[in-house]
Amino acid sequence: MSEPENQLMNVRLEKLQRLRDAGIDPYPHRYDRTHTSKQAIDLLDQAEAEHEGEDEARTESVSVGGRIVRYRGMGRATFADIQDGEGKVQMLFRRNNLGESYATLKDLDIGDWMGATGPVFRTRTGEATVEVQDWTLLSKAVRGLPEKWHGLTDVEARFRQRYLDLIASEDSLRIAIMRSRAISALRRFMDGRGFMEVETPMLVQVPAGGTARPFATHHNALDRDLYLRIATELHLKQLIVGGIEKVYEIGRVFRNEGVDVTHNPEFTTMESYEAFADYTDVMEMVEQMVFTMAQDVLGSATVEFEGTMIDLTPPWPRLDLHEEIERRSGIDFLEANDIESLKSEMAAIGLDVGHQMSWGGLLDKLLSDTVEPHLVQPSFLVDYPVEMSPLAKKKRDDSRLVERFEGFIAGMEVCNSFTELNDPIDQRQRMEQQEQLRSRFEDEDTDRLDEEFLTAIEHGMPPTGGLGIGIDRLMMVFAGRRSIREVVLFPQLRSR
RNA sequence: GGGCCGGUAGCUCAGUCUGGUCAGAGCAUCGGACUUUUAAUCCGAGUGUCCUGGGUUCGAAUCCCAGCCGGCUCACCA
Repeated sequence: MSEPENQLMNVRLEKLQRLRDAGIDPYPHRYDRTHTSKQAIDLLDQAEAEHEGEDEARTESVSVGGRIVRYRGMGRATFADIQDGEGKVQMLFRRNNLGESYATLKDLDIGDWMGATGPVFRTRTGEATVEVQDWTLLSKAVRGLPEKWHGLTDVEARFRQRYLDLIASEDSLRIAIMRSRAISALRRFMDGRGFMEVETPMLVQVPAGGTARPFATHHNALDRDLYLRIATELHLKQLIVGGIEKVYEIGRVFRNEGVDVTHNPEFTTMESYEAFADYTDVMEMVEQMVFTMAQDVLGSATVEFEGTMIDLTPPWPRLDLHEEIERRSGIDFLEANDIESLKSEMAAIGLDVGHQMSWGGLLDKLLSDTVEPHLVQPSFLVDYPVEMSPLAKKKRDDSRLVERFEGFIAGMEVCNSFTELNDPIDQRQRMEQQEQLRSRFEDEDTDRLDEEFLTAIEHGMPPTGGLGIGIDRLMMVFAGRRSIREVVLFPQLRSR
């Protein structure tokens, strides 16, 4: 620790000792709070409404508690603002009211937690204020808070020491609360539709159900390599096989890939599977889900994202993937149906196709570069080529395509859904193709063959509509933030 | 991994181009004044591995080289 930092802490440690010497417990076990800051202020509003016209309305005595975030000593009177989970409220300490204990205030600092008791009144500048008759130290802080005006701007510190960010930035706290409420709303929505929430393993033997590089670990007692799951998909479908007809999981998945503004190595998804449904049913569910969540959490179906108003009201347009790609790039992927022709057509419009890639990999890049950025208002891209979608069921009338859609908002993919492939013979072939692709394109991720999953669906899986929705990205939309780190409390920082 | 930008007091930053009163400001801290302030105000004080290590120079926060850390961005990655 640097010398001045040490000095600042020593000053506080000395105050701590003085308080102890004066018989004050700086870390009491509990406090009887009667009102939050907001409740105290509301109480005054109410008192004023009841005694309209009278001067100096005063409430009954309340006890509030919180952290000192501002401190204005004025001789024989002192103002302090305390902040609790619902906001801030001002305290007025007067020597006339406090006697001996007024002098002890000098050993308090910004950052300390305190409780205060007294009536609420309004100062002449109009601020609801607790006129303190009695106060209690609740916790002495021995380190100081960030600068009061600019707050904490160092990005790394904001995320590594999120608690400081939450103290200093109302916006950060607001986003954290919003996320929690959104997930509650999501749960209510799913439960309301008769879905059952489950938990499936995070440690898996085969990291399947998506295309991603997994985190590897090792179980000592079993002497076995295990992976952190990259998706919840295959276990949830096994529950569909088991007869749980509507099932979902909200949970963390892990991908050992790049860290950037829209990617965190661990992120939260909600996957759901519904027997007897197909992807058109899921589309309807997704737009209702997002709309309902927005209404619940934001009180509105409209959010502002970087200056653009985004309207989440259903229905969202269904855009045919094949048509959209052709419209944006001029490329017809059903014609350019081999690697060389697709690659040359992409190169012709200036896309970088230098890396060795499969046909599906190329098409994915084409989609990301030419179509996705245009999908600012919520929309669904519908019907993907079979090569990109090893877990989706082929279209009824075109075996080159599968019944799959992805939902986009603000140019970001937020969900992915299929009519699930339940033909075990077809599924085995598709997984085998994925394994072949991986050996052929070493740089490229593919899905993996999971024998336990294949065994499960060989026992009979009903027609099923499945969904995976990226909660973090949806929260970015709700929060109007372009960085995933703004909506994850403790994001992974750039890898070393 | 590439490119660009950055790292100076606990926090927010100026100073670097043009080397030498450049170790600075505000907040915070400490002492003092003040009984309705709210970025309180006023008077006074202390505070540094100028990211690290080399180099150039009489002299480096400043210039050069290497490294570390961070941000943005491109690539990669659904």
